[in-house]
Amino acid sequence: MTTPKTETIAVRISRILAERIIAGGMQAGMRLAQDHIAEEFGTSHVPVREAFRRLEAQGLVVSEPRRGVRVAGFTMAEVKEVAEMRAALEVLALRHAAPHLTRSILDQAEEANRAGDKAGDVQSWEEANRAFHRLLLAPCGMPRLLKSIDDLHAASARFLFSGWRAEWEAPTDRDHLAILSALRAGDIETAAAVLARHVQWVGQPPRTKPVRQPLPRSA
Amino acid sequence: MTTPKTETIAVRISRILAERIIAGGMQAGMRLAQDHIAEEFGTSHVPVREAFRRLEAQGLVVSEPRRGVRVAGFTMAEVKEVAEMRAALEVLALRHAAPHLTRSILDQAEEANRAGDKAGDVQSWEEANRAFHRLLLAPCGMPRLLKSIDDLHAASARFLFSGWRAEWEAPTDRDHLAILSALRAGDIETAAAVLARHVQWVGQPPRTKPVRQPLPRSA
DNA sequence: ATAGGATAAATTATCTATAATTTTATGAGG
DNA sequence: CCTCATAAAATTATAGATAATTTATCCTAT
Repeated sequence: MTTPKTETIAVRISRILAERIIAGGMQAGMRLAQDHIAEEFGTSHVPVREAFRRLEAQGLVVSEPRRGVRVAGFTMAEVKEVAEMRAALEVLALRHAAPHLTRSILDQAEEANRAGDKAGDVQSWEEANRAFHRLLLAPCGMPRLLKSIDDLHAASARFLFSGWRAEWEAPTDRDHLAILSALRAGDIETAAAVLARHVQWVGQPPRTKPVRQPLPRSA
Repeated sequence: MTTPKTETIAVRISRILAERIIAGGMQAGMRLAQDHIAEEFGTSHVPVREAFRRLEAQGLVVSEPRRGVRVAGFTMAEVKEVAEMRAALEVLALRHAAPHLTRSILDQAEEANRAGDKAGDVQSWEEANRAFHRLLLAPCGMPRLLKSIDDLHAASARFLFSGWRAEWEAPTDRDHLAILSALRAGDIETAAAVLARHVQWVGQPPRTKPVRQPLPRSA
């Protein structure tokens, strides 16, 4: 993992805290005391405050003036909201990306899917899953949209980790394959529809019992 | 205009700069020097930096580590991107809001539309237009989605102001009325379709000549 | 027991100073 | 003229101090 040489302290703190929050190392509602974080990182509290502003922008923390910062909570409603937003935005991105998807990109995406299948833990799996989505969507060339999707994806990962930590399994990802097939066949509508359904799966209660049909297992 | 008593300096600076950027008082690409802004507001530069982080989150400025902050530019591609994202997200919000739209809300929205018709300048008009959209979408009860839409709306307002400043006219807003009619008739699909088309209008080149059919005039 | 007020402690927000980095200006050489 | 090196100036990022606000604790009265 290479850290850009120009990374400021504030950016570094923000990155590390984001990772920690997403991985579940910080409980929803937990207070983030700027002085304590500063002490942990061996810095002044001022870049910590700047890091907080960044985390807030990502939706990972909530703050009130003069009352501090807490790790953002999530309710089932929020999980569902994020899923819905992802479905809307990822479909939009896919539609714009589709004309630019090369065989090479699709092959890489397939490779990422394979990596997800082989993943030994939920973090590796999520990483492969994110790579898959990014590979397919990045060619849309819409930076603001991609940034929004990234933030939503981080939120999803957080939900996923918190819901799946105890019941992790590494399944074959049928939806990913279906999306790839459709894209290879030039059938963007099908790809978009499968993607939307697949992404919205994360809005399902995390502990839903498997139903009789194969549930999509990645978001 | 009441300013919350608890508004911090950083929030205030952020708000004022955002308003200034949106209104076109700061050109795209313009450098925002933290010390100069601090001097203008009579504060230290530290809350200015925090304000910058907030503005960045809103997409109104861009920053590079150690190289400062500039007012975000916009290309036609970005204008179009914002329009597309708005269409996707506002339609999503409207679908979720629709079951909660009361007659009172629809009446207020109609009143906002009327205010827009009477607006004497583009700022008043945009304010009424924003109120219209907010009234219809807020009942979706999805805070993250509404925040995203707000940021996109601010970006749209900025584009609008920069494109319309010299050719402002106060037209009747047929799309707003069509949306209201459809909603009153319980026809959510039509409302959503009109909304999407209407919102995407902002992706049109701002100086497009009026065509033979009435162009939607609000976004 | 509870409620209210006072005080202390903790925390947040901003200020000032300093260090680090980038940008600009200047001069020398080809 | 251009290029390069150096110095100076400007700017950004952070540290440590200070001021303001909130929270916690203690005491008194009912």
